[in-house]
Amino acid sequence: MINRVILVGRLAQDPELRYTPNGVAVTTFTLAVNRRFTNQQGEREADFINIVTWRQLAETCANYLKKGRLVGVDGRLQIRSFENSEGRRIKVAEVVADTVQFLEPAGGRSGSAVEGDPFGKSRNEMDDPFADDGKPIDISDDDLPF
Amino acid sequence: MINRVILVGRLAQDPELRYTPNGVAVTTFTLAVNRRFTNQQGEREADFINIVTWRQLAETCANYLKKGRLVGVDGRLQIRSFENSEGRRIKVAEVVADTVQFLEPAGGRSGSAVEGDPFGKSRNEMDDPFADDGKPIDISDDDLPF
Amino acid sequence: MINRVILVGRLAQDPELRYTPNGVAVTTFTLAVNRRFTNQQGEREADFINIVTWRQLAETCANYLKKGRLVGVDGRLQIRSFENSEGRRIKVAEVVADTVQFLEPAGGRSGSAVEGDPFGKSRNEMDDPFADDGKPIDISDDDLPF
Amino acid sequence: MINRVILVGRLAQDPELRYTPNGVAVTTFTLAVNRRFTNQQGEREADFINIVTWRQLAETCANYLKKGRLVGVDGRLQIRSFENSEGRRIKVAEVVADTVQFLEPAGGRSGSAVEGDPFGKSRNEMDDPFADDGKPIDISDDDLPF
DNA sequence: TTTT
DNA sequence: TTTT
Repeated sequence: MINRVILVGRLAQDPELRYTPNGVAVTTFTLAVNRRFTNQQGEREADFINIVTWRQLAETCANYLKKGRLVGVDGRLQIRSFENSEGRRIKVAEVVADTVQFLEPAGGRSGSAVEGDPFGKSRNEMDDPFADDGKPIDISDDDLPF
Repeated sequence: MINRVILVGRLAQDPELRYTPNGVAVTTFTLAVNRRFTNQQGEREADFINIVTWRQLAETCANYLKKGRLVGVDGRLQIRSFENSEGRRIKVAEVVADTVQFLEPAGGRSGSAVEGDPFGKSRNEMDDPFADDGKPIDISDDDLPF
Repeated sequence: MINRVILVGRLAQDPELRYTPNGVAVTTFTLAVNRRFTNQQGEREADFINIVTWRQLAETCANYLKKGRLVGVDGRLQIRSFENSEGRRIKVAEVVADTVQFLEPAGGRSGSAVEGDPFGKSRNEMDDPFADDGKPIDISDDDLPF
Repeated sequence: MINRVILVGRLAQDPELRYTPNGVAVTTFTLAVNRRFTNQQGEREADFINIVTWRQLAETCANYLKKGRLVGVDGRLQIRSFENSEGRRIKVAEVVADTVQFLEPAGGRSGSAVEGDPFGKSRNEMDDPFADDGKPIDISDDDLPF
């Protein structure tokens, strides 16, 4: 059935890479997506949405994404249900990403770079999924889930 | 920021209509959305996703939707956080619908069947948002959230 | 980059199956998607949107879809540019489907079946992508485009 | 019926603002959306997609967007049919935007850089929809179409 | 006709 | 050119 989620937001923390017992890479991160409308107190709240990526996409996200980075996510909404340590049935919603689009060059808009360069000249070009001209690329997961 | 969710699935139970202290209608229901892939046991699982509708859309959903009915939902993903009766911080994901499309005429898949009909039975033909020719209509919420 | 289109509508005509010189199946059809709002004349217009499916998905669509059938489409928007027989540069928009969800059992809602069965008992169960219980299934194209 | 398009891409030229006879603002621009896959020649092609915005959203897009700027668009796909000057029936596809998200601060990716800055230059800081911290904002059109 |  |  149709189940499609598209989000643009910023990583709320650094991504976390883990491996399943079979050695499959899984990277998770939380995306902060600002709401369009302000609440009664006039504040703009955000939704903090769990994102899950698998395999090659997981590796790339773990390698190049950082807290604060702006990304687009195209995936599907999944409700995972498990038992916590106290034996309670817990349900978590997460978006399993098919594609993650990096919307900012590594180093970020303000970056850690010296001399006012907003895009971090000091980044490692070899490892960076952004080309020299800093244009965003897409990475994608066409693998079957397991 | 971009936050868009599109789902097609079946109501897992009848919708529930409530009113806020200010008298605003809210209807909630759970949508069962079958996954595309089967799990390791070869079963096709479903995600049970909470849907929230407001105002006029809430009234219409409460009036015309029933357990088992097939609908399309276009909305945004929201993570609501609250404290439960035990003082625990609970987070629930829900899709706040902008549009709900009825994909089956009232009376359901089994049409005008008499017994064992999971839908219909007591519906009021006069109030039915489906025209005589049974074509699906859209209902929508253009109201600002509050 | 993110490019995602989700539609629900009815086939405006029967689908057309063709093969590329390399023998790859391509099925095209036009989807009539009714607009939410009526125009100044109070009529509800529709957008007639070209859909393209490839390979296995193309075969299945050609085999089971018919004019009038309700489907959901999840894909990407593509602008194809070509020269027509008069040497004019023509641009056509089409949605390349990743997934097509059949929202009605074969035979259609009113079907050709006798005795008020809205779902066409006379259909060929072997060939029908719908299970006995008439529940819609998804078909999908995970192949790389060529 | 469900008709939803979500795109992220760059403006192929500066936006164009016009007014209907009734004085309603309409801004159009072409979005270049790079495809995920390269063609047989190994080149990454792009789809050039027409975007239409109305009213307040039109004004804001005309004021703050420029050729080359990265934006997200959330809207619906529309096929408009008209007769050209030669009396031919022409069909154009366009995405009518509900929301446009600016994904780069005015001044562009090169920030406050002096020379060779492809963006910014003459922008008016007072009018800029980006806050001091350069975080993207959403603008939206909740008006009924006419 | 086109963006990076 | 079109669906219900």
